[in-house]
Amino acid sequence: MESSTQYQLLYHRLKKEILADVYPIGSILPSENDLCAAASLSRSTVRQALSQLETEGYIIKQKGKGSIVKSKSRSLNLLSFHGFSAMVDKTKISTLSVQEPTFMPWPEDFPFELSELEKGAGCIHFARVRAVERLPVMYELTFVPNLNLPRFVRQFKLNQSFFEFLAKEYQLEITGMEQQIWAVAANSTHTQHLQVESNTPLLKISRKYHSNRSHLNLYSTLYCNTEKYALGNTSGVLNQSL
Amino acid sequence: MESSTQYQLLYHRLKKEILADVYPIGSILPSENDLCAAASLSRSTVRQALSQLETEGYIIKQKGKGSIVKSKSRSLNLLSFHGFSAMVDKTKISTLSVQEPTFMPWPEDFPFELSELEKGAGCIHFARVRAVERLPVMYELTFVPNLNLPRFVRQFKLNQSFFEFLAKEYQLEITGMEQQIWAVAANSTHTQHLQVESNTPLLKISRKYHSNRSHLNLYSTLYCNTEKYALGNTSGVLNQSL
DNA sequence: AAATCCAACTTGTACGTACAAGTTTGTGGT
DNA sequence: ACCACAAACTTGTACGTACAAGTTGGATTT
Repeated sequence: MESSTQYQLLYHRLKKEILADVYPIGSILPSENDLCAAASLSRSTVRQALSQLETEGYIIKQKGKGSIVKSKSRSLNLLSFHGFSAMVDKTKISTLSVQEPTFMPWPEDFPFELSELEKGAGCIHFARVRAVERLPVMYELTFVPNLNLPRFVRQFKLNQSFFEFLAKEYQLEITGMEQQIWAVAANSTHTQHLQVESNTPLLKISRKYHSNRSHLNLYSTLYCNTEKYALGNTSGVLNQSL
Repeated sequence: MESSTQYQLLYHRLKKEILADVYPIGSILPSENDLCAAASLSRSTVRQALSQLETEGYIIKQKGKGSIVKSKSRSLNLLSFHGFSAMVDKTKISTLSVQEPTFMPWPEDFPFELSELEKGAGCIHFARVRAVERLPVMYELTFVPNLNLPRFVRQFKLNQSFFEFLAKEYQLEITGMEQQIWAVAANSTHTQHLQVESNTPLLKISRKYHSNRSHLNLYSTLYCNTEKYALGNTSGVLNQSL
């Protein structure tokens, strides 16, 4: 929002329009020359904006064809659930509420160090369980500092995408992440939510998300049952098309 | 090496020189104007090469200062071991040989699908255990298709970096990766190599590395004891300097 | 000796031109 | 109806100019 340069203004405008489905996933952006004419910019400037959208994973450029919308959010190579052969069908994923959003003090044994600002603000907490074909696979606890996020507790519904809600409601975008991963044995809380036997090996992931609003970080801890579905991701340049 | 365009030639040359310590980590590359003059190129073309080096994590550009060498290999946000507070001191990591490099057929229960080319070539296998302060934390099994990698079995030493060896010996660079992650219970093999009790929860990671040589992929499976040290990584844009 | 300031660097932004190379589409001939 | 080819797109590469903005270091001043 503080962007003053021409290519950043265009970059933000296009990103906003991709998010608002003006250009849905799979569609083609106006050609570089069209964008030049519409915004009265040189082609280099337009290409600079498109280049940023490309490196952040929003579009793919194809010579002779155009700029194809690829994703509605920056691809950060996050771990996500995969079946062993094919990706899990999104329609088969359901969400169960464990803890509706509520104000609370920060937990004592928090896995990341908090700034004074975050400590003072207190946190909003919610927890949910994700299931694939009725099988609980992930127990997720999320902690958000209570910093200028009005109406969050009332408006956020657990069955929607957390990141898309933040983007739409607060223009908050995740710009980076750090995480730590362990293998742990299931305790009584996990056996309850994930329907596994005690001491079942679980994947534990603690994440700190960085956002475009400085000093505002989001935190979450995941417990995953990987007996049936593994967590997977890809990173780097993929060989696209032929 | 098939790069024909001017900016790609410069990109490859600079990358090679960074790898060869002509420009060590922390040093500053020649200024854009110097590179222009030396290679008889326009500044746009030079900037295109530097831009690619920057997005791949080799350099960081700083306005008014120059292009600072940051890393000797593409940053792929791989998971690596961290202590809970600070990163583990590299001098405290030791490598134990479990299986010296040897030719063998591909395992029956291989976690990734292999191409006919890879199947026919057979594989080179080696295994090692990484220890932090004498404590074994990772048991790593690596499988490489026996495709035009002369002298690998004889020359590769288990206590050196696999990727740096491939880059130096074969100009092979890792361009991407896909991985799957599970939490599993330790079996007898793991208890032996990682010195843990049976059924201890372990992190299991199966990776397929993509390289700049098409159709040549590398495979490895890791078993990690996360009782003392977690696996961690960061991704996305980090707030650098001030 | 210390502080100030300015000149000489550096990269960043923005404009322009020209042509190469890949894709799509439609025209025209068979 | 089909095929071949060309025209009209698209993005990619490469050159050039000009000025803005951040950094550094030396000359000048205090």
